[in-house]
Amino acid sequence: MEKLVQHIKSQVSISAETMKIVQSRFTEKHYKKKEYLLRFGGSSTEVFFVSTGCVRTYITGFNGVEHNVVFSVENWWAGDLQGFIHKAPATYSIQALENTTVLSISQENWTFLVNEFPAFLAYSRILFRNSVIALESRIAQHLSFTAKERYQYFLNHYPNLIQRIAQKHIASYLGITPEFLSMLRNQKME
Amino acid sequence: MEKLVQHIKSQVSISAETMKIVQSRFTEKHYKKKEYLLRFGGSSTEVFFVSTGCVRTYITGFNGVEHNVVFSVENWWAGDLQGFIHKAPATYSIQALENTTVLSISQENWTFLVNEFPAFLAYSRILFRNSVIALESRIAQHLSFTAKERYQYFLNHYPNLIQRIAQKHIASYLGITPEFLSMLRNQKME
DNA sequence: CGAAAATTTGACATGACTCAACTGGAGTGG
DNA sequence: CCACTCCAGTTGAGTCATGTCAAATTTTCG
Repeated sequence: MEKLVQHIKSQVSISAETMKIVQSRFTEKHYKKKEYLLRFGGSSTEVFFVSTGCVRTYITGFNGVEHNVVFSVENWWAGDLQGFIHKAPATYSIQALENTTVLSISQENWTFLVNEFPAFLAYSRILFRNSVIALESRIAQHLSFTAKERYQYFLNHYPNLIQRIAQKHIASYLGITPEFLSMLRNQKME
Repeated sequence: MEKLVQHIKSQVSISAETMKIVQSRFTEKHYKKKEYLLRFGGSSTEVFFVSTGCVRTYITGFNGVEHNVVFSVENWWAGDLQGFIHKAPATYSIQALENTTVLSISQENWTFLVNEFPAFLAYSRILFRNSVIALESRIAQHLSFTAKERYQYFLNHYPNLIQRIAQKHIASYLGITPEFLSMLRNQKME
């Protein structure tokens, strides 16, 4: 719980009492590597703050190929927003890539906190805002970079993830096949 | 101004007085087709609500090729968030694709409204939240669809934009060359 | 240790790009 | 209102980036 508290405090100013109530609305959950936090088509009734470990959010193409859309490690969030907000079946699946501890919050509690506490409203706004910036930049990359450039960008910006995440998942995140990523890695760097 | 008022009202409940103050912080501006609202490297001191017309937000690759990241038509927003929030030089350029009327708001005024009025805070949160959903889905598309599938998706979801926006700009948004888009269009639909 | 999964390697296929030439419309100036 | 230019769109030939498939090799983990 401490990590969440710190994360919120780092973004907004919030009273101790409010923070206490906020905390009370989260539940700690544990997932083993490869377990699912959410499955495509299931109901997306909670979102997750990752305390330790790592999860991937992915879609499954019609040919059955999986495409990683987001990796969430410690101090970041994971969830199927689309389904969560519109109470619609999940479009994404979320799976633990390591043994992972999350703080889970239900839709009702989330809505409650957002409505009752401006500090929490502000916090969630900042989360979304940061996501928008990151996602726009990711799209810009996909439009303007080649596969190799995207890989090098990833290397430079997330060197820690390279260590932790299987190559096939990174390939999927970059939008290329594992075979092609393998080939890129073994090319001389120019 | 009326469109902005309606848009805000459609998303959050807000008092008439607050709305009046909100309105007072916006300035109407007019741009002719091809004029720039913001240029790469310039200072991103305002964001724009599009009342009429259409603008594109794009990046310029090192080879000089432009890549459209967002189209904003009536009742939607445009702006370089990255630069706006971090007071950094603009990463994107924003250009009118038609004669366009926008309501512009400065960083100071935006911050003021967000800090003083929870209703405006809530409104801006919803804007970001919707953007996150749309952007994630766009990334998912880029990962799992071929160029042709992306084009057909665009056709189905934004038939009105097809009418208004030059093909070369749509090609750029889809991440393909104008020549290739032209070829796709002339293929038999399967 | 042994089975299953991840990564590598290579031959071949193809989607998408480049470049260059051509066509046709939209805007402009005389 | 015509003639002209210029830009958007098309077409086609040749090429390159990336994907597919299949087999070999390495790593992971029970």
